[in-house]
Amino acid sequence: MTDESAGPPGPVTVTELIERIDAVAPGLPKRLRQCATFTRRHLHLLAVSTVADMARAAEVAPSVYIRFCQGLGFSGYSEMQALFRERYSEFRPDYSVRFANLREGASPDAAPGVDRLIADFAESGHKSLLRLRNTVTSSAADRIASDMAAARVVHLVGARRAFAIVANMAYLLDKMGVETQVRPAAGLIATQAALRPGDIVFAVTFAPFSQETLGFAREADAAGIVVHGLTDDESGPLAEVARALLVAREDEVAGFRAPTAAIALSTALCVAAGALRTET
Amino acid sequence: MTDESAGPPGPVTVTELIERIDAVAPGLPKRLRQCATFTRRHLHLLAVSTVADMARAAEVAPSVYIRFCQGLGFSGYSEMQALFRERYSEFRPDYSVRFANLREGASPDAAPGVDRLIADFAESGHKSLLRLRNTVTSSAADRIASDMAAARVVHLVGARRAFAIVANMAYLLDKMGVETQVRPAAGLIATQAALRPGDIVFAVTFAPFSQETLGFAREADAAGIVVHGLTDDESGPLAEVARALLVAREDEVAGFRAPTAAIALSTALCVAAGALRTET
DNA sequence: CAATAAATGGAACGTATATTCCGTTTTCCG
DNA sequence: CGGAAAACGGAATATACGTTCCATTTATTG
Repeated sequence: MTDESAGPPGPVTVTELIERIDAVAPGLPKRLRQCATFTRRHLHLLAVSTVADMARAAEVAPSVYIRFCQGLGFSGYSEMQALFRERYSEFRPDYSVRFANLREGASPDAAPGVDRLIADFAESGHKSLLRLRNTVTSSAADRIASDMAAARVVHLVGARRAFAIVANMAYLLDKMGVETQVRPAAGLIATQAALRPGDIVFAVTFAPFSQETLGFAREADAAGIVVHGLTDDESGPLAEVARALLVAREDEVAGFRAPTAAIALSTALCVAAGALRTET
Repeated sequence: MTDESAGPPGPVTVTELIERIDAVAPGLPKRLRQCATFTRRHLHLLAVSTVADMARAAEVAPSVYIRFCQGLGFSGYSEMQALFRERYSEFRPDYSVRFANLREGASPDAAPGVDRLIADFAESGHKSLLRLRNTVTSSAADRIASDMAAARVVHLVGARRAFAIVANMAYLLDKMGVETQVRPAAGLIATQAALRPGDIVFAVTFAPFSQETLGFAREADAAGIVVHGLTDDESGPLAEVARALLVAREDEVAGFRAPTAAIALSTALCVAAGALRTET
């Protein structure tokens, strides 16, 4: 017979590959099963790793990993890896055409090009992150992190666009054992009574600045509570009340901004606070 | 002199690489500048492409691309590529050692180096954004955007880490005239009745996956409502219910992740949906 | 417990890739 | 316009990688 392969045909999609691995894994000998379980958990490494890398990571010999691939229906490691490299860069065959489209700007068809928008926001994110290093003063960041770590409760305030930042911080700080309270956009004054000595306020607001957030910060400041903040304009209204102020300016795409730099910065801040707290 | 290299030292982070390219590009001859502009636009291909691929895509000879790498301070293409492959292959440390990792690289004094953490998260953000362009399938993004634009109400579900993403989307979609409802983490079943024909559900969940979010998505799917989603594992449980699935995998810093790529992706998606809605 | 089959890991092999070399072309100054 | 320096691209070379082979070890069965 011309097709001597007794084994089943090789998977042509990632979904098929996963199903195949799950199907054969239980009946596999020790080393081969190591390949299966590790590969299943680290599928994303396939595109960028050599067979030696994968084998070492799965704690098997390279030849064993090759046999694992072959047992799945591939001719070897390279063929299996190709499955992932294709998927990672879909336009590989159309390089020149695609590149021309990029140069020209808008794509020829009427579609608004979600693809291109994603690329634009990714590029915009790069720029925002690059600028982040220039706008942040490390002394302010240090002070905020240590105050957060020492605080009884960290009160987080932010509305509209800033609310996502605050939500992310609340999640992180909570996981790290720092007690937080997220102040809702409405009814701020009513909850003012909950502020007590030892608490701090972290206010987040971007232009155009939220009056509710600023109002809460001012009242807290007047009550003697330490207020820190994050904004996108170092000379904005938040600078007047915040003792330490972080600045994250976002690049924009056609007038829209993703809070990329702010998310990165605030995450770093929370991790730093968590590290300080567990340290002492 | 022992160190004969007149050129500057090679970049050791993606951030430095981007800055270096932008700095030298203007003064470069024709072919080398082609390398610069193409590389700058398609950084994400570096991890999965050979030098021949990159050269062909940039429409230069392989040797020219090598010289481009060397002009940047690398010994060759492989060294530059390693910059992008390194971080991918790191394993996830256990929770207990994450903070220990942080202190290890910190400055000698007791301070945990918030400054350094910010730089690390910025670098991590770059890598997440680079990978974003490899993991997103444009057909899925197109479909989600058009479904969102056409939907009566977009129901957003996300808990914990995913909640910040959902909050950002709610703000954006709302601003663009797309009606949204954010489903709270608790009491999901009670609100199930609010789902009506013409609505769609957008579910966001990252590993370890939220049972509440998955449960809501499953119920909506069973009720015949279109469910789309965003996650960080294309083979995760959300893949079973979502008709179109977006994937944003985040790079990590000592075990901690900022939702940088997810924020950029979801923002692009919302802007696309808004553009579609106002267009018609 | 012995005999047989399967599995394993290291070493050898062939191929594909990155890198260097050098003749040719283009660009830059005088 | 002419000479020198830089840049370019294709061919040659070195290296790294995937793959196969085979001796040894481990599991299986009568």
